[in-house]
Parts: sequence; C-alpha cells; structure tokens
Amino acid sequence: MNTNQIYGYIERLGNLLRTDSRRDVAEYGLQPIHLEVLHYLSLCNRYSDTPMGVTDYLGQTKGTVSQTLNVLEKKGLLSKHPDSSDKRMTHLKVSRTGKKLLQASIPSSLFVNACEQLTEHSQTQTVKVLQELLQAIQRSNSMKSFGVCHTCRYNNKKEGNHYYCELTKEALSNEDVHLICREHENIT
Amino acid sequence: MNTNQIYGYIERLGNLLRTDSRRDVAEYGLQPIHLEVLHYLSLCNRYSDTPMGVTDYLGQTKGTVSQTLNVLEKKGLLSKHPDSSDKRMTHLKVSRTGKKLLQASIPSSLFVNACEQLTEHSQTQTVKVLQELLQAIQRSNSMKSFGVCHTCRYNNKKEGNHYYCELTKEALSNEDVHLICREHENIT
DNA sequence: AATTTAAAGTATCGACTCGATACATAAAAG
DNA sequence: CTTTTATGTATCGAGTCGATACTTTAAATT
Repeated sequence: MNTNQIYGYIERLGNLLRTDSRRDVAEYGLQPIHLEVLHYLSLCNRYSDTPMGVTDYLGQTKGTVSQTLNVLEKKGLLSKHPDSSDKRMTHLKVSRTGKKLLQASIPSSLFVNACEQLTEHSQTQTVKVLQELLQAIQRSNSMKSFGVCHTCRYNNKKEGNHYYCELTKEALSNEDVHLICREHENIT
Repeated sequence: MNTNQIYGYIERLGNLLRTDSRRDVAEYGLQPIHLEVLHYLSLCNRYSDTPMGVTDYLGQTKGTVSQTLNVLEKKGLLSKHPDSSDKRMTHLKVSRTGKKLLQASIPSSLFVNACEQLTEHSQTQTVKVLQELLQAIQRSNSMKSFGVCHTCRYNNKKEGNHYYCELTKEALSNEDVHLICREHENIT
C-alpha cells in the first residue's frame, strides 16, 4: 500500500516538474530534456562528460542522445572536445551561455517557492528520505548510482591529504570529489 | 542548498520512473502518458473524469489531451459517455482491459523492488515527506490540490452518518470520499 | 427573450522526442 | 592479426505536445 502511495507521489511530482520546466525553457526554444542534459554535464566529472555518460544517466539510447547533443551544440550551449588519448570519445563542455541558462532555470521557481515554506527540519528530512529511496531503487535494480567521488569506494584519501581514484589510478582534486561519476559505486 | 538537492532528487526519480514506464508499456504500443491518464481516471470521482479533469491534472493543453484520449479509446482502454445534463461534457470510463493493464503496470516493478528494501518506518516517513512537499508546491503556486473528498473542506459528514459535498450539493458514498476530485480544497 | 460571453471539446499543423536500425571508427581481446 | 567490443553518428517512422482555429452548449448580461 505504501508502495502505491510513494509511486503516486513521485509520478505526480515528476510531472509537475516536467510541465513547469517545459513552460520555463520554451522561451529559449528548448525542451525539458535539454535542460536535464546541461544540468548533468554541469555536475559530472571528466570521466563522465561524454555522450555515453549522458546516455547511461538519462536511460535513453545513444542515438537519441546524439541528436539531443547536436541541438544543444547548434544552440551554442555546449561544445565538443575529442579525447586526447581515446579517439572514440568526445568530452562535452557546457558553454558560458549554457551555464547562465542553468542558473536561471534550476532549481525551478516551483520548487524555490515551495521549499521556502518548509521548515529547515522538513527540508533535511526530505533530502534524507529521497536519497534513501533513490539508493534503494538503484541497489535493487542493479543500476549505476552516479554518486560523487566523495562517497565512492574507489576513492582513497592517501597520506599527504591527497584524494586518489583506485579505478582510474589518477589523483583527484578537492573539487573533483564533489562531482558526479558514472563509475561511482557506493561504499558498502 | 536544500532546494537544489530536493530538485535534483525529484528530477532523477521522475526520470527513472518515466524511463521504466516507457520500457514497460512499449509492449502494448503505449506511451508513459497513456498509463498516467488511465491511472488518474481509475482514481478520480464523477466530477473529475472528463477531458478537462485530465487536462488540469496533467497540466497539458486540452487539445493535447483530446488526442491522447482518442488513442486510448481506439485501443479499447477507455470509453466516452456524454453527460446526461450538460451536453458539453463527456465522462471517461476505464475499460476492463484498461484496468487489467493498470494492475499489471502500477506500481512499476522498479518501485516494488525498492520499497521492499525500505523499513516500514522509512516507507511511512517517505509518504509523509512527499505529501508535505507536494502540498507545499501546490499551495505556494496556487495550484489545484486534487485530493480526495475525505480531506476536502467542502465535504461534510452530517447527522445520520452521511457524507455530503457542499459544492455540488450531492450526497457522497463511502467509496466516493476516497476518490480524487478536481474541485478539492484542503481543510485549512 | 435575445445577445454576448465563457466553457468543453475536437481537428489540424508543425516542431520535436525517442527508439530502432544501420553504419563508421577506434580500442581491446583473442 | 583477426575478431570482438565500445563510442559515436545518420536516418527513419511513430508518436507527443502546443498553438490555432473551430463547433457546440451553457451561463451571464443586457
């Protein structure tokens, strides 16, 4: 019974967000999905800012994502940069215009208005509960977690106060460890 | 800062649900929106089961909704019934096939798996928090609440144990008061 | 009572999403 | 060195969605 209710609320909230986003970005000639791609790219690290990273995150096919990225590039909201070592890969970078757009649109006014009405305690509680729900979904469906390095089991803070990724064998900066990674795995 | 996090989680959860739903209903030749319309119609009362009710609930234009309903009718998932008193209105009824489809698809396996992993307490907490968030959004953006009569200020339990709607001036059955109404207003 | 206005719903058009398929190129595995 | 796998693009068809224009009926105004 609780499952039904939780499903209902998430469906409803997701719909509201989507409808609101559609209205918001219409003036730029964009679709909700465009904003979500930019949002992801603005938060992910250098291992995850590729078309395949977006594909995994949004759960669409790579063909679909390729088209979406072309639209965003044509509008000057992102640029493509070939990887220096692997010639198959392309890194995606949100442009200054793109960042401005994000700042103006996220979080949506719908949420800003609402969250102001919630108590500090309610907000914290909401974040906690949603995080738990998301992790439960990802765990029980063996999905990628897309967390930040900070919470990843591959991340290692060696002596000398340096972060280090055991998977890519590379050092991570203080900023790096707060970015989303497509290889992320929760500490068990 | 909390606002950002809450926005992020809802966006992500909504996306997962949508992607999952798309996969699920593809075998019936349907789209996520079709399932949502059926879901709403299966839960709403006799004042709300019209194209305009769906329009308000889903936040789309009535033209768009009209098309969606045609698809569902053509597939035999719902039927249209002209209102007896107001000839402009049409009532929509989910067919037996439609109900079977709903039962098979809602809640999605994604959520069932996940919710089983949460403790009873976590589930209750999640429902509570999501409800609070939804109500805050609706209140601070002066949106319709789409609650059940049971929690509506127009509902009145008169002597003789009878529910009564002060807006439509009609008696409500015990089942009625647990259905969604588009005229719903929270008790203040 | 007649006229105007508002509401519910449909039809049609264009822009866009999305998945499927096919394809090209490059890296990895054997 | 050949085969397999991974990243990415191009193209097509089905379908969503909003905008506009339109019809019919109810409600409001004069």
